[in-house]
Amino acid sequence: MPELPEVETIRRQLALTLPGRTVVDSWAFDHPKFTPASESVGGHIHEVRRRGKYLLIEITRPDGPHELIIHLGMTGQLRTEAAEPGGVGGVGGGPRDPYDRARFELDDGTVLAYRDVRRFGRIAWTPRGHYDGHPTLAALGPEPFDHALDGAALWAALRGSRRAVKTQLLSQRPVAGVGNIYADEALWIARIRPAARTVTRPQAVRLLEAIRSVLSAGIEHGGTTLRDYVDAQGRSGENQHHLLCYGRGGKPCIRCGEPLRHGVLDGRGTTWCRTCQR
DNA sequence: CGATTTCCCTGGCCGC
DNA sequence: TGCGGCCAGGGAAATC
Repeated sequence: MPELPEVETIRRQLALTLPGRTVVDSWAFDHPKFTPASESVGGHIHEVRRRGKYLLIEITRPDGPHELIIHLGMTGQLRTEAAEPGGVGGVGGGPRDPYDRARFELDDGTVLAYRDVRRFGRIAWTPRGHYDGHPTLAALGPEPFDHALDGAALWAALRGSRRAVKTQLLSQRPVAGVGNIYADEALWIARIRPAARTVTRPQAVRLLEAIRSVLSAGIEHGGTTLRDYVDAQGRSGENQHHLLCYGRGGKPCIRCGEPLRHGVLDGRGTTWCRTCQR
């Protein structure tokens, strides 16, 4: 599932090619989650940004500056396809892959293809910075690498709720961009029980360090590919080979040797060590 | 308002 | 080989 490291990997790649281009044509799967893609036609691309797991492509149209908001959900892929030598062009005809949900043709002939088998992702079009219709994005917590965020700030944010600490992380409110994989990894490294409803200040400090550590590693390794994730060039990530906890239920904890537990917490599969996460 | 529940989706996997 | 049943799970909407 694409989380911050996966989205950031794609963002960095798209930031090299999209700025300066104009969207000349588009096609979108006939569903409200994807049809806003067509609004971008005629727009000029300025910048490719990211907030949490949301990709924000700044596009100016004659009626003003906008953002094309793209969330990859569970199985979303965003890939650039080189211009075809013959100049076939024209994405208006429809998808090239049965699971394409949107396609954007740019003025240099390249095509940006959005593929999402399970349709958990979504595409939105909004005036720049206007997130009223997007509750999670509007209430998104600070970027994990924001210098203004420190252990004390995370502690304060977590103290505002009595929900399980992992559930709070997945809500995107204490900090943006952490999903199921990196949440399990960070909590294991910080030695915090995912179901804990309160954390101490030292624990919050450790947790933020752990979050930054696992997200950095994820970016360095080009993201985690368990099944669907590929980058903008269609390549798999390598971070799945560096996971210490997620997906290792029943296998010995690397720290203490006890078998890792696997269960369901607030509806999400969760792996943790009952011995060294307290 | 915050917490909780439901729903959206379909490929892959398991057991028979 | 075929098939029913179940699982994965981020986020939005509905409900409490």
